[in-house]
Amino acid sequence: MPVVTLPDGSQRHFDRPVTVDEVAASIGPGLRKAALAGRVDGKLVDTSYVISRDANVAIVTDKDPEGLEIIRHSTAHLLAHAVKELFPDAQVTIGPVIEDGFYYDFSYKRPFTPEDLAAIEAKMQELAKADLRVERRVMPRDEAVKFFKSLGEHYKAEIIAGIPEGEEISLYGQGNWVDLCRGPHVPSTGKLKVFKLTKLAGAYWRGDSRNEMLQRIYGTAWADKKQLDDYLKRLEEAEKRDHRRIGRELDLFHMQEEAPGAVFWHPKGWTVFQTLIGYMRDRLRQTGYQEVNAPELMDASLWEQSGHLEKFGENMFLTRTPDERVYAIKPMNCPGHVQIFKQGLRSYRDLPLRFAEFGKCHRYEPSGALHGLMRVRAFTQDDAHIFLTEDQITEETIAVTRLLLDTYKDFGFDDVIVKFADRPEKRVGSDEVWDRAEAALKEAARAAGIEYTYNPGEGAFYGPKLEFVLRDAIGRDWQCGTLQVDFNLPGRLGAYYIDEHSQKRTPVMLHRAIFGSLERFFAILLEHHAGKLPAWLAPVQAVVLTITDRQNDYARNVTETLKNQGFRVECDLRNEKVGFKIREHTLQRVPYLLVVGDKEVAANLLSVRTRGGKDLGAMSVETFRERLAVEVESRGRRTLED
RNA sequence: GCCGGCUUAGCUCAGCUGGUAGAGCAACUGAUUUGUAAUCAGUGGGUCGGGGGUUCGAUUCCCUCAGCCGGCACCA
Repeated sequence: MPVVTLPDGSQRHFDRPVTVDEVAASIGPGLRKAALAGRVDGKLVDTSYVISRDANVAIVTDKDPEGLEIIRHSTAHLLAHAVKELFPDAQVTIGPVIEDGFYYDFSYKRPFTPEDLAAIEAKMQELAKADLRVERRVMPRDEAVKFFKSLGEHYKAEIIAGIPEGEEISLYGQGNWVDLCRGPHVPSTGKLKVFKLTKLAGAYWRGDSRNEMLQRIYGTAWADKKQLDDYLKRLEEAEKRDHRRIGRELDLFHMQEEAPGAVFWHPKGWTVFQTLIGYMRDRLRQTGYQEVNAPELMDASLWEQSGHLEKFGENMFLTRTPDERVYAIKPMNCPGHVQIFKQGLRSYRDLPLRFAEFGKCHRYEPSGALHGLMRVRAFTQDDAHIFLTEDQITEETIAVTRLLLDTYKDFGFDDVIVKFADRPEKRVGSDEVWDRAEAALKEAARAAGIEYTYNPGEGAFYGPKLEFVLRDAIGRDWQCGTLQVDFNLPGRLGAYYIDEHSQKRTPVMLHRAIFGSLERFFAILLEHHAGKLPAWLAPVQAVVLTITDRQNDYARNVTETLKNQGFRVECDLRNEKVGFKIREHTLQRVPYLLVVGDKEVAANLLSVRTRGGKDLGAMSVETFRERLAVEVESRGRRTLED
């Protein structure tokens, strides 16, 4: 005699066990139709689930986030069903829900083609329209293994064999197709209406590159058409922000075949790049760092000593010189900085010693990993190594995290997530040393007031790290900054200082980067701002444009004046209509357009228009200069419009 | 590195089943002296990613290499 308590607190009494479906029906036919699943005492179940005892019950529909997940999960099943209909000897594997959609991995004798994809999607539509009932049943594990083997589904059988013996396995069937699944699922395929297959890709079985490659089909599914359209619009928006496209359109940089993964910086791009470095140099000066510069090319033995060659040798550029020596092009800066530390005798009084470098590093990244400026083979790190004693770690960590977060604010990133990455499988140093390093970093993070989540096994091979992740304007996350505690490399590379008792001691080293790779940070900035860099970063801050050639002298004068004040200003004297010039420079994302016609010349003024199309009216050159100076000084936290 | 796709003018892209290539924008030349997102007219421009093969003939079919794109794996 179950008593069902609904989310609004109301209760329903039944004189016999009831299904979720029946509960929904008892509330109303509309809800019954909308029901995708149930939540019984907090647990998600199918609508066919039988409630035989008193319970809290909620009906899950496509208005609930769980409902959408169930739709996606069931759509993944629908995909597998369609593939099996069209390609009976394809084998199914796994098909989870992911952000905005789902995928399903198959094993098949030949690759799926884009045409196959269209056919599969059509078959899915057909199966959805047929409104097949989705039925759940259970089976003992060993029986399930046999069952899937008999179907020729060896991957499924392998998955089930990995489930503890004696557990019951749930299977879901629709039409003549059955799959292993935990569920829950929608009650019938007719509930799946808005979906789209998006891409084909390869993926390794169980995510291990030593295993065979399966074929992955990605798809997206939504509760209604509008949500799908919004999603597609979001993809379009991301594409418009693509830094590779903006880089070309704004003439910032290019890459070419002869130098895969390396950047040719054009004048405008390099201007921004240098502005980033200039900004960081100011920061370093304020926070007690000293800039250094170490060789790009050093004997490979140094990298053997550090452990890099062993762990990353495959990913390093090596070069044999005519004198038969093998040199490595530096993939990172730390060993170089340790060499600088080692020159002369260091005293504990010198610590913490902070060496910073805008070091150009080269890494032979796997060809498939290259991606615009985001993943390159030649990049510049805003790297620093801080040599200190163990008991200075906390204080220094507080200072570093403050610098990191403050810097990000200057670039418009207020939303920063921190992750704690602990010891990886492949590492140097004893467990005892790792225990100390991890404990020290945790304590330091606590003292700095940082909340973090765990990223297990993702630390550097020489020490644990804090990872700083930025959230951009369209909600994407980018890992940029890092702070690593290293109890290993200084010792391996023979660094020591003299302590207060005249004893040799090995220092601890903090590795930290704020931008990470400047190339990558540049790309993130472009995408974050959709190319509309704030005035302090924009390669061209303003363009003076004339109406007719009667204003040429005045325009040239204004341009020179502003340039002499340190602003990046150009003038456009071309024999074109203002509308044309405005369009061009707006497309070039120039923050301010300064229009001069006869009126402005007569009154000694500028008419100021923003790239957003806002008319700020006429003002004197001096007024404009002052306001732009304030904007640049405040790093764009204030603009002329404010 | 692995799987799939792509590579045609500076850019974006057409080019059916093999018969040596087109458009728009850009560029260049000329006219126009113009008031807040495209003035008009004319002209030039391509070893169809590289190499090899099949064929009387290859941008088109096959092989191979490279790069790029989307994933996977990797990311000090």
